[in-house]
Amino acid sequence: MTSFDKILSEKTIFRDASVLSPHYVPKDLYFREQQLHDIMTILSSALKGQKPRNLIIYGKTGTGKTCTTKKVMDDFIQAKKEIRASIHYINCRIYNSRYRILQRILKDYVPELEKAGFGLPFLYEKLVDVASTGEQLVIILDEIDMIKDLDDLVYTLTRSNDEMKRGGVSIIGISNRLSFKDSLDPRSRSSLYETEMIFQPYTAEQLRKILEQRIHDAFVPGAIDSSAINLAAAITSQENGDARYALKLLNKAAEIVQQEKREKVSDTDVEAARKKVELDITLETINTLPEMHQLVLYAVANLTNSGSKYYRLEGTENTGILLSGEVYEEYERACKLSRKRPRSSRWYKEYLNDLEVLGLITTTPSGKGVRGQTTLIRLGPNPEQVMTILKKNLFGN
DNA sequence: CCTCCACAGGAAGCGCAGGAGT
DNA sequence: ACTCCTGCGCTTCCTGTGGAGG
Repeated sequence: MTSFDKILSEKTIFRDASVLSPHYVPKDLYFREQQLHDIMTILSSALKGQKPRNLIIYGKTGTGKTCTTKKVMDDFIQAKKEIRASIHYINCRIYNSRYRILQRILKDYVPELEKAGFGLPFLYEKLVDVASTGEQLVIILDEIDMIKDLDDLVYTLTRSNDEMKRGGVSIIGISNRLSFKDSLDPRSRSSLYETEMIFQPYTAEQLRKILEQRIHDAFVPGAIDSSAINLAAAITSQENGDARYALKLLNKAAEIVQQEKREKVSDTDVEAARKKVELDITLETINTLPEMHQLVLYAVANLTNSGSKYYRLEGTENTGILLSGEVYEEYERACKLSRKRPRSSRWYKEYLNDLEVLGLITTTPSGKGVRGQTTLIRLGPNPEQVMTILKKNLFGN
């Protein structure tokens, strides 16, 4: 028996782990039937050769926005048959400018576009050409708020509609920031917001149903205790109702069980998975932090271990609370150690702000008990874990 | 009560990179 | 291909502020 055989013959509680992936589109989409139907109603005019209304979809992460639109896309492609209509999905995190988006859409029609070097006017003309053959183009802009020149893009696209005799271009925008509407030019806002749709976060009960559905396909029967499902749903709905988070929790819990060669995922595994997921997230944020932020965080962690020189609560040895000034000095030392020029204290304050926004530290204004007006700093995560990863990143050991 | 401490945080400006316009 | 412009990361300078200390 080879090692591979051994691994492959090992008992597993997974049946198909890909079902748990955030990109997986299930056959039945629970609790989004209404939205699915509404979007299809809007798009159905494209199948009749008329331009559909533009649409904006809102909702926090993991509320099924992308999933629902992907589903609509599949059905649309099925239904269109010989009708001149097409649907284009674009992830605006990658294609984040008017130029790139136009290029992306048009390269399906004009192969030469693969080679760069065409001006915007050329792209625009091509777009009008394509649509003027009578084609209805539906463009899905996922994470639409990432587009740098959205006003210009909307203007270009709506304008092109006027120039075509037949055919048309319509937009489905997906965003998770409600506030992004305000940053739009009033003119493009009114044309973009012909229809608005909001995806509410899932409730605990809904999450439970969704999890059950996925579990059925992802695991062997009976692998997940119902108390585990309930807990995962409860934790998630309390946090933010992000279905992806719930799936991640279950996945992680199952991995733990698998590693320990057990056969059933219980609620304690979910609890452990939650801690692990949280740690993963903080370590990931620390790893992607710019160098100077890491140095500041290192200073905070290092001082947290040794204790503040100046700030003590009565009767305690080490409160984990630090003063802004001493952290800055420690930060300067850390910079020296890694042969980097320390930034000014003014900018160091901005670093502290950033770290707080990321939840890595908490700051409070110093009240009484401290001379002068300063900031008290406390490290969020466990200092040892932070030190380990930062030492590796900053000093290579 | 006044003064000083130890900062907070706004304003102005600088050098640079990358993108837009020509 | 070239310049021009803009945004970013940052420094320098400055005024403001709540409590400690005398």
